[in-house]
Amino acid sequence: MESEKLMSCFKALSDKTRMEIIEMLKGGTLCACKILEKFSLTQPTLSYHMKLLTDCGLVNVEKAWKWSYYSLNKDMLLQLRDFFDCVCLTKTGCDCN
Amino acid sequence: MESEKLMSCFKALSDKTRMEIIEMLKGGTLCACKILEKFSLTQPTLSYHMKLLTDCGLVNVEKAWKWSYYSLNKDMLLQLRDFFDCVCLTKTGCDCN
DNA sequence: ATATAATATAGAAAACTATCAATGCGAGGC
DNA sequence: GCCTCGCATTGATAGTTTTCTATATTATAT
Repeated sequence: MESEKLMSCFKALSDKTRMEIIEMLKGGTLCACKILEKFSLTQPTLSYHMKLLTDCGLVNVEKAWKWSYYSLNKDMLLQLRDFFDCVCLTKTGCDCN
Repeated sequence: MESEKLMSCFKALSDKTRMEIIEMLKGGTLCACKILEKFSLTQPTLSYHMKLLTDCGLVNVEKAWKWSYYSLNKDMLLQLRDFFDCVCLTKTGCDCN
C-alpha cells in the first residue's frame, strides 16, 4: 500500500473521538445519528470525523433512505495489520518495499 | 493496550518524515546523525521527531559515547498489529475490550 | 409547493504541530 | 580550565486540525 494512504489512516486513528467511533463500529454497522448519541459533539463535527474515516478508507458508508450507515472496512484494517507485520520482519526484507 | 498509547503511536505514524524514519530503521539500528543525513531538516527538528517516536514507544534509544542509537521496538509494533487483528474480529468480541 | 428530517458543507476561531535559529548540556580531549 | 562534538531544549512562527454556528442539500411526506 502507498505510504500516503497508510498515513491518512494513521492520522484518522490518532484522534480520541475517531478511535471511539472505530470501537463502536466493531459491534457492527451504525447510522450517524446512533453514533452521535454517544458523543457530546455537534452533528457537523461528527460529520467531519466520519468524512475523515471514510476518505481514508477505514470506514465504509452506505446511504439509504435519509440515513448514512457506517461500517468498518476490514479489508483496509487487514492491510494496516500487514504493514506492521512487514515492519517487524528482519533485515532480510519484505514485499512492502 | 490502553487507547492513549495506541493513539500516540498512530499520531507518530501520521507524519511523512517519521514514517520514513521507521522505514529506515527496518534496516537496523541507526544513530541520529546517520538519520539526519537523509533529510533536509535541521538537527533540532529531527530531534523533535525522534522524541515523538521514542516517547510513544515505537522506537528505542540507547545512548553510548556521544551518539544516540535508535532502533525499532518490535514489541510495540506487534501490539499495534494485534490491535488491527482485534478490530477485524467479528462481533463475538475479543480481549481488547 | 412547502415542510421536515438526516446529513453535509462553509467560514471562522481556538488549539495543536512542524519547523527553524539560537542556546544548553554532557562527555572527552587538549 | 576551555573547546569540540553530538544531541536536546527553548521560543517563535507558519501551517494544520478540531470545533462551533449557520446554511445547504437531498429525499420524502403532506
